[in-house]
Amino acid sequence: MATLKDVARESGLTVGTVSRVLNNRGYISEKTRQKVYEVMEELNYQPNEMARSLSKRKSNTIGVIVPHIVHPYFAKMISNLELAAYEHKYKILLFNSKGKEEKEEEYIEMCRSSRVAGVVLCSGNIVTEKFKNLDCPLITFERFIDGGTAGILCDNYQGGVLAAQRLVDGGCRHILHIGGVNEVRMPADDRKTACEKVCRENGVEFWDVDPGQCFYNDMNYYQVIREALKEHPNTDGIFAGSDVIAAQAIQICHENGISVPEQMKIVGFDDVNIASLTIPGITTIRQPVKEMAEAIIKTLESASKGKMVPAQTVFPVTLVVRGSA
Amino acid sequence: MATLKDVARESGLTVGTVSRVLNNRGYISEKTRQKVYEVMEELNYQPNEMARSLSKRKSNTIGVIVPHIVHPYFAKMISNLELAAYEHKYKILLFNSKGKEEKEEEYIEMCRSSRVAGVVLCSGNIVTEKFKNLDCPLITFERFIDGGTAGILCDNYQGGVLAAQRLVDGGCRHILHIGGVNEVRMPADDRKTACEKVCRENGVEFWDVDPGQCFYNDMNYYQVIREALKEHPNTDGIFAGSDVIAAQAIQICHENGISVPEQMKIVGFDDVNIASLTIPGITTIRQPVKEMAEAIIKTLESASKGKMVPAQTVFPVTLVVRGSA
DNA sequence: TAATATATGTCAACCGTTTATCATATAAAA
DNA sequence: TTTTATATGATAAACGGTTGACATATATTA
Repeated sequence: MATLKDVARESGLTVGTVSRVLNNRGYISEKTRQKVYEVMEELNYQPNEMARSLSKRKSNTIGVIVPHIVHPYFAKMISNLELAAYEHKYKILLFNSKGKEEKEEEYIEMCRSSRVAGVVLCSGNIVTEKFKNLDCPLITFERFIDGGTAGILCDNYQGGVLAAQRLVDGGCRHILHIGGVNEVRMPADDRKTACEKVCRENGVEFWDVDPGQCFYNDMNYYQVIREALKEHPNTDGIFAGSDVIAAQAIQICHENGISVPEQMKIVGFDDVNIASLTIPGITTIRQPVKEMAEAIIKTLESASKGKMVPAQTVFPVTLVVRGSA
Repeated sequence: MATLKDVARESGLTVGTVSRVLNNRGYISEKTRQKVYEVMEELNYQPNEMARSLSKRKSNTIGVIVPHIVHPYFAKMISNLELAAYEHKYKILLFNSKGKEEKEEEYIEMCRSSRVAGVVLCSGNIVTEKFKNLDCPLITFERFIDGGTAGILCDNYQGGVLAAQRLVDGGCRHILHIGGVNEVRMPADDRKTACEKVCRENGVEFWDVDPGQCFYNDMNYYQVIREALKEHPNTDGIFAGSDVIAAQAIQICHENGISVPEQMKIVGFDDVNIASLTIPGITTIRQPVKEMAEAIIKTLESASKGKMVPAQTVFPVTLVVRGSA
């Protein structure tokens, strides 16, 4: 493959001059610039990013580590991250940690090795020390990381309030909350707190179930939902931790002859594609994923330039009404 | 960040020796090896991949260019590609072309710039020349690329046969095929061909509709499906180009008071998560995505080592029966 | 005319590795 | 004892760029 030297030789210029053209440095005449571009085209030259990054001591690559790729929320986030990254001239290195601490650590090390400009992480674990010597910004979303540079999340508490309010307003008296995640303390816990509070204030019964490893277990929540409904048979409202859970809850209601939303109201979370593919559609709490993704990339870029960035950025959520509640 | 030199100095060895340890070259005593590992740990050393790749003139990065990330089929493929890549010590650079030719070309150039070990592409376009000077293997899946090194796909024809057979066996007499893609000639066309043939052989009426830009238009096929059903009101069997289309078809049947599968049988394609989230579940043609992803990475690796690889690898599909047909 | 802005050249160090060559020293095998 | 295998050092070029210092030449402006 052609190198800078080849371009220089072919255009009768020096590497210095060609490099100047490439990096818009110093004085360059329009004629020379044209000539260089011409030769580059002719030789099908593409600058070697490795050499460039090595020399400049910084890459334009961002490491994205998520616990799940297929899950529609993460797929949506990844898609928006890719777009935002593209607009900021970054490339995305994608890693699937499956929520395993070892893989997370390994991927963090791979990011270090690749000298990424920053890491975007949604971690299932809180291994603060491991991130201490990550010499680039670490932006997290929807999870807490003590050692992180900044965190972007949605207003989970408000989401819980909106969901609970919707259920209560619809007449529910026995609400079941099915969390979407199963680990230690994380932002999503606020949804439960909020939901519980609204229930209490309205004299509505509140239950909570922990779906355990369902998230990683191929997103199979059926068993958990069935058991929860068996244990709390008078449930008339479900606040699901994700639209996937909500979809499965709708199925289970259907198989049990419980009509949604008449006998059972269901509110999901995220507002991903699947929310509009079920019958009835899922009334859900919408996360502004696009805006969050943009904030993540912008924060990362600012931080990588040494600028001060807010430790936390919280985005508002909205209730999207469909048929399920 | 610590460099090889730092490790060498700190361990009282030379860079040559340390490099030998790192790359398992030449003679190294166990004692020295331990010492080096120890110091690396101590200094939190991670080899600079850019320098490494530059020196070795090859990277361990693979560029993956897809037209859609959120679409469950691609999300599934990306997830499996990431896993297979990981197992082969590769990293994934992810790009979303949105099916736009300009973006595809730009991403290809970015891959060249990054000196990727290979490119995995699902292209909406057939711009042969653009790939001519891509000096690394180009593996495509589910699309034709003349200039490509190799193509991995599923047996679309067989899929069409299985789907049509299922519908015909179920008693359908008027079958509608809704393609999942809208571009020029591509492998998925074989599904239609096969379906049409089976219909003809069984004296069953066959129609076909082209969903146009629905795929990129947020996967919104509703309008197309509604119009198709209006135009062909006696349709009693639908062969959808993807499970997403099938899910939407189920919704439309529901809103029109057409019961599935009693009055309308629907067969999808892909067998992604959503196929089991609808009511009824989607009877579909399963693509062995995991195996295909592994084949893609293996083929890429072989090709990058200069080995001869099959120009095409076709994977068998299977019928997965759920409730919709 | 002198000063300055513009445009390019020359040269070399540097980024952090890999790898090859040659030298040297010790330990094990012939 | 000589040969050979093992283990490391010293040195330097190469990978493909970036960047800075300095020189030089022309064009423009004061």
